[in-house]
Order: sequence, then C-alpha cells, then structure tokens
Amino acid sequence: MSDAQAPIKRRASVKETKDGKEGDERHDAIYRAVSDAIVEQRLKPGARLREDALADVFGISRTGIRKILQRLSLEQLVTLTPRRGASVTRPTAYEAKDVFDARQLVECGLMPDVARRMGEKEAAELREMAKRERQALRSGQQSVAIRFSADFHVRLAQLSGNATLAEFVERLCSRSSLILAVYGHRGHLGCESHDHDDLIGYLEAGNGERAKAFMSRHLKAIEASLSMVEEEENVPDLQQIFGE
Amino acid sequence: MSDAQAPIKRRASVKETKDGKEGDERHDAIYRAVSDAIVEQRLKPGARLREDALADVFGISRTGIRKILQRLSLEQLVTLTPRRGASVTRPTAYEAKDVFDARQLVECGLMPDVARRMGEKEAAELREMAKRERQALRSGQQSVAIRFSADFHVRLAQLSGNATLAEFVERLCSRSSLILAVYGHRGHLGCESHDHDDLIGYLEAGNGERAKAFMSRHLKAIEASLSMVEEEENVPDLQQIFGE
DNA sequence: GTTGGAATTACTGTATACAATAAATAGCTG
DNA sequence: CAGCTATTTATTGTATACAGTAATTCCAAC
Repeated sequence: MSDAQAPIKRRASVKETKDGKEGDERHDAIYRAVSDAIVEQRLKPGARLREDALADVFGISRTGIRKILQRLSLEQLVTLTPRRGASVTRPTAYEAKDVFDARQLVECGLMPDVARRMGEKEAAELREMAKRERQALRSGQQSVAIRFSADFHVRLAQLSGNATLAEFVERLCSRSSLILAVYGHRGHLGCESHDHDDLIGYLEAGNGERAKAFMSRHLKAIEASLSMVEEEENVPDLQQIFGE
Repeated sequence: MSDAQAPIKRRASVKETKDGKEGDERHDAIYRAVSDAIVEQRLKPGARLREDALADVFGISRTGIRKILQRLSLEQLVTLTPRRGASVTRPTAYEAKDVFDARQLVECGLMPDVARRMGEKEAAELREMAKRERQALRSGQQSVAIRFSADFHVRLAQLSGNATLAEFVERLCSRSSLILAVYGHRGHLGCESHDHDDLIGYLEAGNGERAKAFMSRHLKAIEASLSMVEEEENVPDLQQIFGE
C-alpha cells in the first residue's frame, strides 16, 4: 500500500477503498476503539499516544488520528500537551470530586423523569445490562465490568428523554472510569452489582423520589470507595526522598 | 477568487503569525472570534461556513480551520454534514427544551454552592457584569447584550467551584444564545436586566434557597418568552399547501 | 419552456511533505 | 569524569496537493 499512486482513475479502485465501510464509520470505529481501550484501562492514565503509532495500527494517516485525538481531548479522556502530543488523562483529585459532585446533581436530578418514563421494555433492557455487568464481574473481567457499569448509568440518563443531559452523563461516566482506574481499589468495582437491580425496582414502581435517594447513596458509596491519594509523580522529588 | 496556486510561498507569514502570538493562541483567538460571531448572531443559524473562505479571512490554512470547526461542532454551535461542510446550527424546538431543562437542573442546583462561596469581590464583579449588560441593552446592541448575559450566567456557575459543571453551563449558555437567536422575539432579550441584580442580592445575603427559586423563575421566564414555532422550510411542502 | 443528462465547477476528505521544536545523544573541555 | 554545549533524532504542527463527491450549469430534445 506504500505505492498507492496507481494512475488508474477508474471506479474500481474507489470501490476497493470503500469495500466495507464509509470513511466516516471507520473514523467512528477507531474513535470507539481508543475510547473503549481507555475506559477499560487497557490504556492506562499517563500512557502516551503517539500519532504515528496509532496511524500505523489503524491504517489511516495522522490526519484522521489527530481528529480523533482532538475529540478525545475535548471529552477530557486524553490530554493534549502542545508539542508533546497526546496522553491518557490522569485525573486529579479535584477533578474527581467535581465529576462526582456533577453526577450527584445530574443523575439524581434525572431520576424522577426516568421513573415517569419507565416501562416494561425499558426495565427489561436495564435488567439485561445489569446482568451482563454482574457476569463480567464474576468472571474476573473487571475492566469490562467497569464499562458495563458506565453503560448502565448512561442508558438510565438516556431514558430521561433529555439528550443533552444524557450526553453529559456519558462524559461524566467515561471520566469516572478513568478516576476508578486511578483511585479505585483493585478488585473493588465502584458499583455494587445488586445496587443496580434495586434501583430498577424503584424506577419500575414509579417511585422517583426513592430512586433519587438511592442513586445519591449509590454514587456516594462509589466515591467513598476511592482512595484519594495523588499518585506518585513520574519524576520523583529527590529532595523530598533524600532529605536536604 | 482563490488563486490558490500562487507560487509565492510566504514563509515570512509563518514568522509573522508567531510575531506576537504562539500558534496555539492564534487558533484560540480564531475559535473565539467564530464562536462569538455565532453567539452574537452576526453569523445566523443556517449560515454556511466554508473552509476556504474562513482560511482566507484568518490567514491560516484549511487544516487549522477544520480543527476549529470540529471543536465548534462538538460544542453543537456548528453542524458538520458529511461532504456538505459546516453551517451554524439551527437548534430544533426539542433541543431548545432539552437545553432549558438542563439549565433548570444544573444552574438552580448550583445556587446554594454559589451562595456559600460568594464574597464581596465576587458580588462586585457580578454587578459590574450586570451593568455592562444593561448598558449594551440600553444602547441597542442586543447581540452583545445576549452574550454579556450568557457571560453572567457562566461566571455564576464558575463561582460554584465546580469546573466541570461550569464548563457544561458554558456550553448550555452558548446554545441558549443560538436558541434565542432563532426563537426569541426581536427587542426582547431573554433576561430581564434587573433580574440579575436581584439574584446577586440573594446570593450576597447567603440565601441559596431563595436564589435557587429565583433562578428557576428567571429561566422559566426566558423560556416562556420564546415563540416555539419551527421556522418555515426553505423548500415549501407543496402537497400540504395545495392539498391533495 | 421544461426536463433529463452530461460537463463543469466548487467544495470537502485524506494523505503527505516539510518546517519547527523538544528530547536524546554524543562530543568537548575543564 | 562531570558538566556543558552541539548535533542528531523523534515527534508534533501546518500547509498543500490531489482525489472524490455533491452542486451547478449548460445543452439538447421533446
């Protein structure tokens, strides 16, 4: 593919490139691939994301990669340092607090709306998601479980009917996964799995206020499970370590 | 018009752009210029934003313009249609409702925090902003007034101390300006100007709950002032007009 | 005069070349 | 051999060339 300058302008070559996917979908797929890898902690906070490397892996040019990195940066999953390139964001303790406070405000505030719009179909879907999450957790796939858990919260927000707030919750959940990756205890997923089932119960019963209170406790529990110690600097402070 | 094949490559121009600013700042300035123009309705919803044209105006290449357009698109101020390019977003009535519901939830929810952190300095700054807004309105600069009003709401959210929620409010306010541009009545700015001063009073008094209730009414008033009629299609529906 | 279709044009999508800068390394010099 | 500077290398930033596609115009035919 290095000598791609075949002079033939016929449509055959065009068809070939469009073989499976529209260029747009391809970009979206790559975006999701990177995003998932970050959320699932296969790419750890601080990991550098070199443009060339990504371009090689996904078989597109740096142009497309840069677009994707920019998007991830605006979503705060990736940090773009001028002339240093991209790396997976390492959330600070302050950011973590902000994110969880925001989730308190928004996700709890949405519960009454969700309860109002909750039907059998929706409840069944949520139960299915909760089940997947439990299974992943049981089989030791913690990273996947974290993502399923985030998916659950996002779907819940979508059921409120407010697309803008749902999208915001999506961002918050992605960032929460990062936060869990950094500050969470090994083997302790933020969400207790049965919590989600309980929540579905309240929502199905149309008890928005109870669901709201439960969600509040639920989020507080997740936040409390974090150990908020700033991780060691990459470059250790020699002064501090060896005294003066 | 675009004699793009002018053989003269003004490398000097590169130096020129770095003269006073880092390339980054330049980009940011252009971003703000476009964003402001949209928010102030100098660029009206539906207006096409051609890459070449913008590149010419700002003296950078399409590469940089595309980056900026993508950012604006992620903030939903600009709509990016594949192979059709960029245009100023024309919010739908549904989006308008979502945005104002989101503002109800978030901005009202922040008032207690804001009241708690409100000091003399902050109050003075807010009063200054409210004053600027009133003056702009009085001198007939409605577009500028809309932006000042948005600035006020954003600054308020920032005072809550939660950067994540403040940024979200910023987005919501930008979109609100667009919504006002489309659905607002001429000569009727959403916010009553004295409203903002009243609000500062409650906050300064530390009365978060009262501020919250006031903000709620304030936002409801803005929303109520909109005339939620979808604008006529460019291509009229002949079937509907002439019956069957 | 309208319609259908071909040629032209205008614009976006993508890759790539080259410039600029930060990091790493090597080569001096005391 | 430590510490500093020069050179090389790795990597990002920006412009531009070219390809592909939608829109437009023009022309012929009915």
